[in-house]
Amino acid sequence: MSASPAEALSQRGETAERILSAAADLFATRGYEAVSMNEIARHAAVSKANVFHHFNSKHDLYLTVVRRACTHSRERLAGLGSPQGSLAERFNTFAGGMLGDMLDQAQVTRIILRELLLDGEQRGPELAERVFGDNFAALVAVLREGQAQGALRRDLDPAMVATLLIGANVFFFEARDVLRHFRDVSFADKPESYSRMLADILLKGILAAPDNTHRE
Amino acid sequence: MSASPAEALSQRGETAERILSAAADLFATRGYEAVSMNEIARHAAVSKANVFHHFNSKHDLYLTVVRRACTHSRERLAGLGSPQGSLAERFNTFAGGMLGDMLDQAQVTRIILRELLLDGEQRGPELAERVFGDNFAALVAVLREGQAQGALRRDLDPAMVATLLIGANVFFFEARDVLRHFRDVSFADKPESYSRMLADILLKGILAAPDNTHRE
DNA sequence: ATACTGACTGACCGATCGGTCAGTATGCTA
DNA sequence: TAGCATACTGACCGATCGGTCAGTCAGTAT
Repeated sequence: MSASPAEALSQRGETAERILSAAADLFATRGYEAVSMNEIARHAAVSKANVFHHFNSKHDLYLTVVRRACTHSRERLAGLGSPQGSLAERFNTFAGGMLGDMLDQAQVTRIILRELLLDGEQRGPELAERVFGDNFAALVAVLREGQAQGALRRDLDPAMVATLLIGANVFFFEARDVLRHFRDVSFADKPESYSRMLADILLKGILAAPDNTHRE
Repeated sequence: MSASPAEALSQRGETAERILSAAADLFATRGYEAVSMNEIARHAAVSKANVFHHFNSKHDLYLTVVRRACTHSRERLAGLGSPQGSLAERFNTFAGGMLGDMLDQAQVTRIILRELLLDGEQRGPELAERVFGDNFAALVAVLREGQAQGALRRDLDPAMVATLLIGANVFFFEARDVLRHFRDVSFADKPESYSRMLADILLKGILAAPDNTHRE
């Protein structure tokens, strides 16, 4: 089934795009090894040989998919550094925004997490640096500034707080399907509720404060 | 290379044990699809046909590995319900103990997490119920009791606190290799330090408390 | 017309996959 | 001694894997 002459002329790379999209779908849900080039070709409605015409190898195709997901993820994360409002508000906004983005772009998120958390263990440094490094550092900087201004406790590690915030979001994304089956859990399908409680707990802690009855 | 007569008599199932061990190693580090039966047989120093003599199929072998990991994990988790000390102490102990166990039995942990977080998405309920359900519920019960006794804030969801605690440990386990490459992170190789800071933040929060200069 | 290019295909390749099978060695039971 | 079960092996199976190749077709520039 060849494209019409008009298509062949105007839409450059449209086929490659379809292949990339199909590959991203399959890799995200089932991982690298479990997906075959035959399957990708079938999903993209092209011949397998055509896939190899556009990409040198399966690994090359996978790398292209991951690279695209990385740039996509970077662009989204970069928009979260809104420098306005109180620190508590910014904290809240960041947590909720990050989780919302992850859920909206679940496919991309899944690819990134897969690559980051359980694959080669060798590309860790490179990927971490390129995709998350800057944003992690930015979040740490915001927290440090909060410490300098006296809004945050000075006796804690800002990197630890950032890790806790990001980790809570990542874990929610990963474990939703499991959490949904726990009787006590009511927030598995309410990410905004999760984010609100997350920020609340991280900011104020869980201990009862007998002399602190006021609420901010 | 057959075993000596004495071995064949005395050590029942020793070969099957070696196969299970090799399979657990490989499945834990590379996942189901990326590991071949040839490879498992080679690691266990037996013929591939012998692997099929002891296990009906690759999937059967995998299920056996997962099942063992589950019972192992259950037994370990069950030991964490020490009902003594203040709530803060118990909280601290539970967090640190759980993380220490996960790291000590990294292979088992990796298999469980792999199965729970990113595989079938269908076995979620079953596995969650059998492996983590009781312990999650127990942790929630402890937190609820803390609320009833006035030690914990009453305006928060105990399941959320439990999720946060477990999620923080899981994320640390998963993301250590990445965290290690962040300049600001100093705790990637200090799980006890991580646990201490985790409990501290969850208990007291990160906001500065101007009227709360006392430290517990 | 000619020559050339890139997109695309079906047929094919060697390797490896999960799995089977006939056959051997060993020990237990009668 | 015969008979039987279990442990184990090498050789083999069809299917599928990632990847190649010769060739077709459309468009374009000369």
